Amino acid sequence: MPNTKVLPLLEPSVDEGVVPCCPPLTERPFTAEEAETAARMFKALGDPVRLRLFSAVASHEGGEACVCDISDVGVSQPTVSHHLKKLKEAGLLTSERRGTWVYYRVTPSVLAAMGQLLAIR
Amino acid sequence: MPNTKVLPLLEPSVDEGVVPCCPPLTERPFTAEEAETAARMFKALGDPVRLRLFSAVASHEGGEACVCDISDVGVSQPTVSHHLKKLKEAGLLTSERRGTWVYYRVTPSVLAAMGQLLAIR
DNA sequence: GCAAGGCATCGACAAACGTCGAAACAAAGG
DNA sequence: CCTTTGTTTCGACGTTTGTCGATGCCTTGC
Repeated sequence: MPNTKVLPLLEPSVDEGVVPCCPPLTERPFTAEEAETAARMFKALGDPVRLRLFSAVASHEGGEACVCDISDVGVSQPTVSHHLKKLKEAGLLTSERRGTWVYYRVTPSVLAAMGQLLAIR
Repeated sequence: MPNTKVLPLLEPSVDEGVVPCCPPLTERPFTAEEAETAARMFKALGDPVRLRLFSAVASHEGGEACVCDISDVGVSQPTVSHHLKKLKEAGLLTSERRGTWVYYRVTPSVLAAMGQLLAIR
């Protein structure tokens, strides 16, 4: 029986110390502030290149990817860098330099927050 | 024990005859086409006003709302209409005129599709 | 120290976007 | 009909966005 598994994103240990952000989209009309916050996240994923980059990081083994691993998305290298910065500013990714390379990973709470918007619980 | 409930959005009866769209964001890197499709959805929700409108429709009793019910989002009425059109074009909402009023509702498959992007299953 | 490679920043530009007021359209009621 | 009310379309505007090439900044390896 598929679909009986709970979102692995909402493990109790995961959603502590992080943005409660917003109620489910379908629970009640968002306030202006809630909308401002959540829209920032959606907006960051609202560009095809950024979505590919995010997906590439999120699906990469070890949970992290160096820029060189994911730069093959059809735009120039400065543009890749620009989009990664946007994703960082939106709180979706974090980055860390290790030697020559810079590694990006998905901010732990982010997938849980997205799940929360979708009426889970 | 909370969080043991499965996404009500993925009931077997719901996701039939509709866009399979994309795999979970975390499963593998999105292709250009998948990213194009999914980004359109995220982009539509990436504006605070649109997100409030969508949330207002999604949370409204009966699953639908007339424009007059949700127009109080701080922008002019033409702007509201413009955003509703964008949400329609993105496939997130549908509309139907009944007499004087126009009613909007969330496209049935949309929440399921969004759930699918979040690594469910 | 110096060259090379990985990545970020800068400056520029066209395209897309959000917003509004004015006007048009549609339905209902006198 | 003509008016009223709800909604969409149009035209215009300033702002934001995505993109690039050129340049600069780290780190490593000679």
